[in-house]
Amino acid sequence: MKDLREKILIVATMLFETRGIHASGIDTIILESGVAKATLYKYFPSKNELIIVYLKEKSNKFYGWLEEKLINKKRGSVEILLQLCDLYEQWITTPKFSGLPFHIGSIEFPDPKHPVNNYSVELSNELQKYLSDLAYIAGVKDSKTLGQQLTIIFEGGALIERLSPDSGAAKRAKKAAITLIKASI
Amino acid sequence: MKDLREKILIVATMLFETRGIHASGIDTIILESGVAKATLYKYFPSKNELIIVYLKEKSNKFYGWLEEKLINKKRGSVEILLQLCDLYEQWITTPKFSGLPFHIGSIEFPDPKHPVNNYSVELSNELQKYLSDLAYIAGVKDSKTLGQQLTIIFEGGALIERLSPDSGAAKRAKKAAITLIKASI
DNA sequence: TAAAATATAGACAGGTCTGTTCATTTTTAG
DNA sequence: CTAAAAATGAACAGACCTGTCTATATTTTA
Repeated sequence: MKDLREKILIVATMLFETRGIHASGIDTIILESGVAKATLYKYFPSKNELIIVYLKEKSNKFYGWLEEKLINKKRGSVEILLQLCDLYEQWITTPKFSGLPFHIGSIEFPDPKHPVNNYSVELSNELQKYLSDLAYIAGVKDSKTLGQQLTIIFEGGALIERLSPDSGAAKRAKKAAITLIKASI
Repeated sequence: MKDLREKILIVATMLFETRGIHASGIDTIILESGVAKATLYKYFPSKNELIIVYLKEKSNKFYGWLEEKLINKKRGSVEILLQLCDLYEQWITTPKFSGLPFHIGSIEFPDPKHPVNNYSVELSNELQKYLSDLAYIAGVKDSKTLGQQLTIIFEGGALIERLSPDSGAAKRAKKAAITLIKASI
């Protein structure tokens, strides 16, 4: 049953985000998802694999949501970047938002040789590239710089919004992003 | 000997930052620092205490360094904020820089009831207050907003600079901060 | 309905984890 | 030099870790 794989992943995601990755043991994951240990190891050959699939899944969900919401006719103008800021704020102020997964991955596995670290860095670079490309298409001159600056603000804002919600971090991050966008054209 | 306490703290700091906190066991810390387990538990009644002292120490070092470098006669004008941006870039591009400690604390201990999480959030809030106060004294109108925005950029920049050094994150974070400062006056 | 695939509980291995205890040795101080 | 304080090594408790393996039970497929 493919439902079991899905259920394991959902439970693991929840545990990773509420307790941390190292603090979520395999025994806890199978207990909470009501699945036998051999079943988990059938679908995910190791915990590292499970973590990486978790990171991948969350990333896919994010880009899927974003691509669906971004209005295509706005692409090519700076308006797409302003809409992006709106969507960013929406994403990180959703009550269920619990930080950027690849932050967890890169901090819990700081060893640059560890696969989870590698993949986390990859995801952060992917975000920078995504934002830079969007800026390039929007006609921004130094699109690489703006892309990375937006990444910095988005990641920093996500961090602080999670650390102290109701402090207005999301809204101010968005405002800062808009200021930078306008300064870049 | 008070040296032992110091040595334990130095080794713990190194291990926490290269391997992570959960991944650095007490046995490893005492082995690397050549100290008996009872000695560690004499100076630090629990691992949580050791972690919190580590966070506190790093924070003190940062503010100490900053206060020493900031030129007092510039306080009261916006110039102090520009100098701050320079120092920020210096701080996070030092080769031994390995991320903001309270990021590790808040992500490895996501439970909002855990003392390490509490203290990490406290340190992030302290940074926001410090930057807001600096902006207020500099005469910025909405100093609270600018303070939090600088915090967002500094934390996000630190994160990405650590994740992908040589990507120019520190320099671009600094440039973004300057843009925001100039837009706020 | 029978054969094949899938899932189960549970034991097991070999570690690691935090924290305590204790007898012994080393260091410090008067 | 001696008495008190500090540090040591090592064992111990009880729990948790990832991953493997078995024998049994359930489900799917033909």
